Amino acid sequence: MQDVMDALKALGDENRVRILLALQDGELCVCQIIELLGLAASTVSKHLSILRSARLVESRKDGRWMYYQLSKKARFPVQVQLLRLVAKAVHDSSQATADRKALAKIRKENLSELCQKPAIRNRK
Amino acid sequence: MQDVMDALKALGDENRVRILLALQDGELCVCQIIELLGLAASTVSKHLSILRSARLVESRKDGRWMYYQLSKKARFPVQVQLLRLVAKAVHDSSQATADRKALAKIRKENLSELCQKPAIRNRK
DNA sequence: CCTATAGTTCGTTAGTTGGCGAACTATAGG
DNA sequence: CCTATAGTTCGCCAACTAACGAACTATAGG
Repeated sequence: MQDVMDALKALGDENRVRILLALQDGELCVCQIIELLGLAASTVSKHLSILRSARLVESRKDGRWMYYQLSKKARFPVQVQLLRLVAKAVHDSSQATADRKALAKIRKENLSELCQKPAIRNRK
Repeated sequence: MQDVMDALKALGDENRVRILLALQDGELCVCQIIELLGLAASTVSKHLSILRSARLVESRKDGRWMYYQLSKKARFPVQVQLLRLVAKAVHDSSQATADRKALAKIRKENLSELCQKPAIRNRK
């Protein structure tokens, strides 16, 4: 029961659901997620670690960048099914629609440039 | 999106999930739920109101007793599907199994006697 | 009516959560 | 090596939550 509860608690935050929806079209670098949500890097990192311990996402490191993706289908069936259901249910909401639009733009941008956006990391 | 988030937040508490599982075999009086969870009446009442505003349960009053049941199938599809998925996923957990056993006993007891159990309402 | 009682609401408290910035870790690239 | 930078961890704070008991509401039954 605990593993299911972990997944449900992880899904109980709107920003985490938004991250999961964003990952549906493929993996994302942390800085892309930061840009999408408009939150501090530390906050996003925390959300991602919660999603990971709930086995909803997996990560891989590539040099300086950290990529996150949805958990591979076969391994954690409950988590995958939960996400599928939620994704379908919120698909037409204004938030989800706006995020899809913003994300399309973000995916086209150059990663190094995106990461260096001053808005993202609180640099002077 | 908000309605889905409400349901997910409601499902993020183990005691509320236990209530929903208990209701799968039919409606229950509040005092039966109190007995099952072993929590204060006010706490259980709060959980039930959260489940109700998330449209996961419905209630009906019968004299002095208040009965709760799962939301009728057709009306709130996401909520119903979520619950079905969760129920299946936790079905064999020790908590769910123990609850089913305890509930079978509770359902057999006399309602008036059950409600008056000293353990349940904090009476001297 | 009056009392007992089923359940809800209210007020309080302890613990949790989400957010931030600062400090830290690790890698890329001069 | 040294510096810049992507991401995580840490420490803090405000807001929220689950729990309780007390007070309240409403109904059953004398």
